[in-house]
Amino acid sequence: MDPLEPADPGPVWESSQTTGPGRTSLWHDGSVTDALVDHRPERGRPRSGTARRPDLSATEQILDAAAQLFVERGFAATSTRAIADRVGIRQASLYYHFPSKEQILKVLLMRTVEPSVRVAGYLEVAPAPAVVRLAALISFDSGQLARSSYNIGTLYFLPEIRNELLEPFRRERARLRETYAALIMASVEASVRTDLGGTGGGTRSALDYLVDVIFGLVESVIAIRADRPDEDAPTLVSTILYSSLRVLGHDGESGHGITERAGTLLREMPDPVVVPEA
Amino acid sequence: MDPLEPADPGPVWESSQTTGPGRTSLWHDGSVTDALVDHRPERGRPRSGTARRPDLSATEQILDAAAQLFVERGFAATSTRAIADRVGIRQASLYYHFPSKEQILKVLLMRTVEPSVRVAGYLEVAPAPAVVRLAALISFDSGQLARSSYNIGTLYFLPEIRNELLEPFRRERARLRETYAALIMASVEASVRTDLGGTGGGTRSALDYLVDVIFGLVESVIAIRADRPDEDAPTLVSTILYSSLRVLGHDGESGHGITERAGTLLREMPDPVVVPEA
DNA sequence: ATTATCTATAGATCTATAGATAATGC
DNA sequence: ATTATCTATAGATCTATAGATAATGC
Repeated sequence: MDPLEPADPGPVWESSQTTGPGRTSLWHDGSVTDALVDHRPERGRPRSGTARRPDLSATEQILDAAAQLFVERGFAATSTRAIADRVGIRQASLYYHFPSKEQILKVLLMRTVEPSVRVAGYLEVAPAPAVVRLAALISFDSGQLARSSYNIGTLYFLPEIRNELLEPFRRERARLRETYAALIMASVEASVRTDLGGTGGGTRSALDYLVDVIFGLVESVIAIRADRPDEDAPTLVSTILYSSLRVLGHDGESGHGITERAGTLLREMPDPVVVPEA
Repeated sequence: MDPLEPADPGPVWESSQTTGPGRTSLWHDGSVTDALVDHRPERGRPRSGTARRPDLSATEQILDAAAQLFVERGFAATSTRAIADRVGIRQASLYYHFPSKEQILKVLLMRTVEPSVRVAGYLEVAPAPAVVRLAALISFDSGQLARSSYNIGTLYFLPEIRNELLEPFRRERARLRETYAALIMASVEASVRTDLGGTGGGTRSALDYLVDVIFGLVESVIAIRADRPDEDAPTLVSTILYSSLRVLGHDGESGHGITERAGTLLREMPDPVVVPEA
């Protein structure tokens, strides 16, 4: 509001545009461990407890603690008290930083989906065959999920995402899906298209479901990490990519070439990707 | 307990063996709309409200209402009050049928996973090539998920399944996974095995992750139904099966033959499948 | 003066138990 | 007598607001 206070980026929860100056770069983790820069020497009244993560600003400490707890116990089962305890402040002090528990979840969700949406926007128009761009998207997106701290993608499956307030998040996710759909439709091999053909007289075609299958394959990273925490992100990601390409009919040699080119495309991506009219 | 009371099957929540005489047949829906037989004329004090499902016994009415609510809002966000309201009884009356809210969830989970576990036990030893038995399992399992009322598989993703009390459910689910793992390992085409090879020096091999990928593919039915409720179960199931087979290297013609034989295997399965030493 | 915390608390839950009551069964 | 409900309530939460307070900044 006040133009005399140029350093204040405003409350994190007011805009969905969480990537402000000096924040998340596209190639960064994407986790809430960003914004190390934000921290300044202590102002207001001292805390009763000690901070677990004194390197983070108070707001980021809250987001970090909430992310862990929401993933572990779910949203409804996580009390604001539990979040505050983990941060090292009193329960009521949370409300200086966020207007409600829902808003904390909203910021976490928006931050998590945003990098993929931006890369998807870039890949929609990047100069490469559709299947290469799709491979790049699958690789980036599943990589984000595989490397995120606390397996934060788990939040996508909370029943609470149906909350009215989270409509902007659902919209972002739908945008991402649209990109998947467009790239997939342009990447299906003729033989697969024939196989799936006009199978039944049902309301949706098998080809439509193929989009859901690929999208689901990428998000299966979340469930896999939750089930067996022994991490090997690169192998997991490449298995997901390999499987996705096979489903679409790109086997062995051809699949290998696509993967190579997708890697190059990602490495050559401008950083940060700026999508006009987000 | 009392041998003089042969009609009483005991409380539903005491054994995981929920399929008693006259209950769920393998080919049945598997939904909680079973046990229509259980209902007898009104005994105790009349209810304050009217039953939504007077065809069900009180216990089944509770399970039905809870299933809907747990799926819609999650476990923690569903109060026992909300369940009771939907059933048409007072909140406290639930505790005549179940000792706790957790027990309701437990019964729902056990019932949901049980049919697949039993079919898996049968298919482990059925007289057919591994890949045909795997296709049968994928088809049956994804079919259960695709047709269940209220998309009850959603419960698998509740954060609350880590609850101590639900250990038996997690064990059943692990058993199912074991069967998948064994059949998948015996079904991977040589070319796929080569492609995945000794890729990285990571802690897990790509082949291990392939098991997670197929398992995830089957469970993606749940997320797909949640995202877009326009039902076409047969097409969805056949797309999942087709995709799974492709991932393992069984394309076009060969895949088609496998699917055919899997269908036959399922149709010829004894009903009910009795797995000795469950 | 501004900032970031604190203490205290209102008001609304929520789960589970105790004990009463209104049916049917014998 | 047995069964399946009911009413009433204890005790433990939980979210969010009001207003006080202890720092730093100017």
